[in-house]
Amino acid sequence: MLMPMTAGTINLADADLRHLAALRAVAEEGTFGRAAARLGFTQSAVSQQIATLERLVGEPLFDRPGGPRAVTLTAAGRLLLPHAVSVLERVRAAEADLAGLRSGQTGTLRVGTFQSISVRILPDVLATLHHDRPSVKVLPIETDDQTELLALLRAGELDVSFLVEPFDSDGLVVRRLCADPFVAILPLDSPILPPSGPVSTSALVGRPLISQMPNMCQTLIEEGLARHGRLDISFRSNDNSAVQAMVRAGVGHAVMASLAVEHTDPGVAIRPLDPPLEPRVIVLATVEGRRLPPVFDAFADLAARRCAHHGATPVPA
Amino acid sequence: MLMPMTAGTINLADADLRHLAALRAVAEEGTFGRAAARLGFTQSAVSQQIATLERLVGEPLFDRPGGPRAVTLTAAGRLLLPHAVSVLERVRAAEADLAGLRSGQTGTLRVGTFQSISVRILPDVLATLHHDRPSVKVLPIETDDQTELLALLRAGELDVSFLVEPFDSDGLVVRRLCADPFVAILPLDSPILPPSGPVSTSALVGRPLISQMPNMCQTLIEEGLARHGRLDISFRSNDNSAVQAMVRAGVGHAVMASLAVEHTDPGVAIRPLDPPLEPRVIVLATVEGRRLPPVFDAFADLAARRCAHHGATPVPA
DNA sequence: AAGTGCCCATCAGTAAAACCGAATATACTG
DNA sequence: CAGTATATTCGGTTTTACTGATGGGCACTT
Repeated sequence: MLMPMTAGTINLADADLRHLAALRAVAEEGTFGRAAARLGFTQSAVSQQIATLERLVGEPLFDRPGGPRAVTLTAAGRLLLPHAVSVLERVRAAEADLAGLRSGQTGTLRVGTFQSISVRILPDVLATLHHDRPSVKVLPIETDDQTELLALLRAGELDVSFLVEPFDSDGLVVRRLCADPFVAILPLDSPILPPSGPVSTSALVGRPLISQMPNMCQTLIEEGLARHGRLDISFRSNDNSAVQAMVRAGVGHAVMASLAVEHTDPGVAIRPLDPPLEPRVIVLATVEGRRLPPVFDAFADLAARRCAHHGATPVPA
Repeated sequence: MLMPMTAGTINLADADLRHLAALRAVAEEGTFGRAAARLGFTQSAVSQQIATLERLVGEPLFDRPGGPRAVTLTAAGRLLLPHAVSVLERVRAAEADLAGLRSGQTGTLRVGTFQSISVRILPDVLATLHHDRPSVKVLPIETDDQTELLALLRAGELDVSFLVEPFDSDGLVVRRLCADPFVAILPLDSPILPPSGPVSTSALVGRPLISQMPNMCQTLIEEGLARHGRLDISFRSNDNSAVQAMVRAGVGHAVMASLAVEHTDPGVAIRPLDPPLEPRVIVLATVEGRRLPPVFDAFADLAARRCAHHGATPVPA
């Protein structure tokens, strides 16, 4: 039907990357034929690609002098060319990025975490990962509110999260990492500290306890201890090392997850409980069916190994 | 037939800008349906666009949780998105540039020029043009070798060139600007300088003359003068003002195109010749059939007016 | 002046792709 | 269990893209 072509509207958004590649090839080669050879098309195809692009732009991009002379860019062509080249380069960059991601050599893993993991587990995992795959990024998101971690995970803001059982695992894939026992932290001069071996759980209850703000773990601890008597919480802090410092200062006793404890602290005694509390089970959870960056497997393996090394008992399947 | 989809080769180069637009729209809207509404497609179309893009990339770009929940980007999608946005923005920029070019408000005009034009005509033209259309650029390419200007013009390196007739105008569109008369430049104490009025051409010939290196204009002058006797060229310089300075210093007489002369110089006398030489005709030439930036018309008009203002006689059609 | 080589545009036919509309599947909600 | 909101799939139509062949323009050669 051949519209009158009033140098009409510009409609570049409907273009195809191949059209831009044709523009570049023709501009660089000087003839449609050589451009076609370079692109692996027939000359006819390239002619039509350029024609399409010119229709989208609304005016000629090349002057065709006719005969065996090379075509030259019009002003519009000269204007468009650098944009086209930039776009094509950007697409190449995207392809390279995707290839890197696919090979697991690059990519970002968004990990939900909480205090004890951030302090005892992650640094080591991250260091190893960074050593093995320098362009992989891990983005830890830390909060002690486990419901928030779950929400972020389900909303797709996290790829994976460390969690403590129990929680609603519906629609999640859960990998158990370790059972992390609860241990007693005592001042060195505590009257209930035996020369060696475990501390009596019932002796501990009734004494002033240093605890944390209620969260997942804290609930487990306090419910466990409450079976041995009424609790006397003398102080609460949300920082693990602060709790430990309180004990060191003799403010009271504490019960903490082993992974949360700084075991090298010489100012406190760290003992198992007798009878022990049910240990907390630390897991790695992902959303079922969700596509994960290839780094994930390496990350999960490292995390599991690191948990085991930390002396926490492995968990029964 | 559903290929096994081995997360195969990446083939983004075959993508379409609409696919990238769909990626962005879905990522921003959270659902295929709203993205479709925004893009003016059916939901089905967007679904297929994304599917195509995923086939090109070789893996899913979105996690579809199913049900009324929003889709989320996979790692690959998150990686690709910024590239896609950048590409789309770049295309928008190209469209804006093209629109500006079309309206004549922007663009670059590559102009071939030579000394007298560069000095007497272009500054004024460029100033006016810059005042009227600030984003228009004029790129002057200056050489006194007219054959080079012609070659550049025909090769598409120039959009337009000032030229002096005669030249091979085959395949060119020529617009005559003015007839620029040749005038005599004399020392104030020259014995052949009449109290007023023109200088005798034959009196001039035989006296020492200051001339320029042979070029188009110089050929015209010397051929014209040679009809009145044998020439005595005492000095050659390629710089117009240098020639004028020589005359001022009394080294000799000169004949120059009026446009090349600095008329405000009080140290020399500037007179017509009697009989006059055939004036040189200054023209603006473009390549026939070549697409020109819209600024061209304004530029040509300004140049013509400027030539007329300069006192050069207009040329017969 | 005719011949040759290189060049682009166009055409016809075919293959592919995009798109729409309708039907289907899935998951949450009341 | 129906109802809503979502994405996918399917069939059919329209659009687009490509190939191979044809034609015409221009320059250079003979």
